[in-house]
Amino acid sequence: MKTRSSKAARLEDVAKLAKVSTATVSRALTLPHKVKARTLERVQQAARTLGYVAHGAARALASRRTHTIGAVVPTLDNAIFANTIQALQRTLDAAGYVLLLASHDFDADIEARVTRTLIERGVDGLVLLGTTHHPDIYRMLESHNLPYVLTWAFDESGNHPCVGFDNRAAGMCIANHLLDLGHRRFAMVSGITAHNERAQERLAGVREALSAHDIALSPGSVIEKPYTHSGGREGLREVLKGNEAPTAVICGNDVLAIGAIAECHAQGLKVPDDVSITGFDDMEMASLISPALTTVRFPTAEMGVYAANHLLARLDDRSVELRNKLPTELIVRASAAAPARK
Amino acid sequence: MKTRSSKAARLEDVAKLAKVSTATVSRALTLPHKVKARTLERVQQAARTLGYVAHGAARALASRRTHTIGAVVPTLDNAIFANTIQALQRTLDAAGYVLLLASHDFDADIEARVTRTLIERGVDGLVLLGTTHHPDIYRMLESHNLPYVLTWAFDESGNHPCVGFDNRAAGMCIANHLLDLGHRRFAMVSGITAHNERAQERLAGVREALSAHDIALSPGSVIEKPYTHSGGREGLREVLKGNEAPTAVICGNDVLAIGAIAECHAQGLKVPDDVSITGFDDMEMASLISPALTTVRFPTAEMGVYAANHLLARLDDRSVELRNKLPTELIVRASAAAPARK
DNA sequence: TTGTAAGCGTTATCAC
DNA sequence: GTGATAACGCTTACAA
Repeated sequence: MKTRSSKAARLEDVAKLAKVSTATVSRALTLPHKVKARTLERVQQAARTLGYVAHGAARALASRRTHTIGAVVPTLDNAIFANTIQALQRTLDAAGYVLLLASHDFDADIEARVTRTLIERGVDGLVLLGTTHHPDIYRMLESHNLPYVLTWAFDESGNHPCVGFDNRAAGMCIANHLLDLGHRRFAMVSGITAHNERAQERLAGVREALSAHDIALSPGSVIEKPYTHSGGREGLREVLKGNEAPTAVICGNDVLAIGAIAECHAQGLKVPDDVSITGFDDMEMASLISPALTTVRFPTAEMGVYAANHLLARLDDRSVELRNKLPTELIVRASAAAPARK
Repeated sequence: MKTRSSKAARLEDVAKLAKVSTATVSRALTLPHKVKARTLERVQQAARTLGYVAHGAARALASRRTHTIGAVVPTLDNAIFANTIQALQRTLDAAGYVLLLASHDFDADIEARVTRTLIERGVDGLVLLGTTHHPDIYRMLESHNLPYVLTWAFDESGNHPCVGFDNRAAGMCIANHLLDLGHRRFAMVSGITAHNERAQERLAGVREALSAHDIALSPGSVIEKPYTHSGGREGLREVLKGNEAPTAVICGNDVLAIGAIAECHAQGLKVPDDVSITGFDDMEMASLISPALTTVRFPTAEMGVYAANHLLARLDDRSVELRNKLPTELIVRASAAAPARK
């Protein structure tokens, strides 16, 4: 019972069994309404008995369509982009498309390489993350005339179709909230800003809001850490080292915030009474874990749906909006007024 | 500057420019050592100036290889499988392969459909999650003679190549740990067991260990919830409703455990003094968040590497191990002896 | 409504 | 080492 490698059935085999031409089989399978009901049935029957599965490469070569969308993300190590990818995949699947996924660990060269690989694989469209990309990438997109959309990005220049949030505004929002509560001594446990414009923008937004109140973040009060719990713990420890302890610590995202809170507990600091911890809720989990955590929420899943629909619309030659700024939301879970001391 | 759609260059164009045949270009690009150094250079130069990118479908059609691996997971909504997928993708990328990803939301029919789609797209190999699959899936795998590997699964029968852990043993392990501490009144907040053998096995393992001590989980003390924080909160609430409150609650995974702990806090219950919470650390985060949480750790990333290498080896016609049971580890963070009362 | 046949852009098998 | 040329399995005018 082992040697049953009777070669996968081809269109021709189905045609023979159904006693029609290959053209008819092809039509029956892709445009069922274009063939007579009786022949359609014969073809379907034949396909079923042979266990026929179309050969995608041949189909793609002939039709110049792969029904495949590529997505390139920095990482999947954590759940940050998982929501978006999941929503993307679902929406594409419903439209008969398939997702080709690649990641690059925040390395611009790797990103260019894997993107090229996806294009080579013939993706009909491409989802990229952020606006900052290797020039080769934009060059390839143009020369192949490939539909694409940038996610987790809002391109100010208006040159690229994109869907995302305004991370800078989110940063300002959270800083202003803390300023309103009376805080004046700030620190930030930021994500690694290198090749990550989202982290950069959040930090920039915080700085901008603070500087409007003549407050500057000293070098020692901005610590960059990877988006991990231990990053958050270490970050908080380092931020507290300075001679003037901050009353408010802004964390680059929720994973960092959770780590920071854990470290506070470990050090016997009460949150938010001794120190206020806030963050950006990439993973939509911070708020559930710590009811004391005020965050900015990003509609990450909606973004995946938008991105998919944008691409699908362009593949159908429907005209579509090129820019979508999704709304973010400040979720105030607990207010900690700045301590009166000093 | 807008109309530059000068059609992507083909192999023939490169050949013309380099004044060689298409055959030579093909060789130069895929088997560089098979052509003279001088021609190689001419070809590469020509390819570069034309911005040549190979046509994957044509290549696949001719070579019967797509250099693509498919993976079908239940969901990406949470980070549970993200580690594995990330490790898988990295390992494949290093070997020149690309990842085609699909999810099915724990629906067996959808799973069969998307798997079929991946096969149709010509994947060279397939990564499936778990052992329980639609018969059509196994049928297609066989008729296409397609290399595959089951992950997050350990197939007792030995019929399928697989890499995973023994979830039942993990369940027994955690239950025995609690029994050792003197607990006698148990409850479990399990994941949804339908079409999820991992959740089933964990529950079964717990039941088995308990029954060895003549303890049975009453219907009301096993609550199934989706792997979300709110699932954990609700689960704990329901589990406490019974007339005899449990001293130990075992959670189906870390997300549930975190939710359960949050609910304990909300209800003023101290963990682990009033009630002991334990779980399975799918996402490797529980322990960091709550130092009071004893868990079983699964090497999820290693699993992705194993799965990828297994497939790669088979594609190279190297013989490989078919079964890998990865070690799990009980991480005891805090011990809560069962309360003496009653 | 169905059939015929010409591609689609590579790779692979031969000769040379 | 290199060049013709026949596949590869399907779609799609165009004809019938």
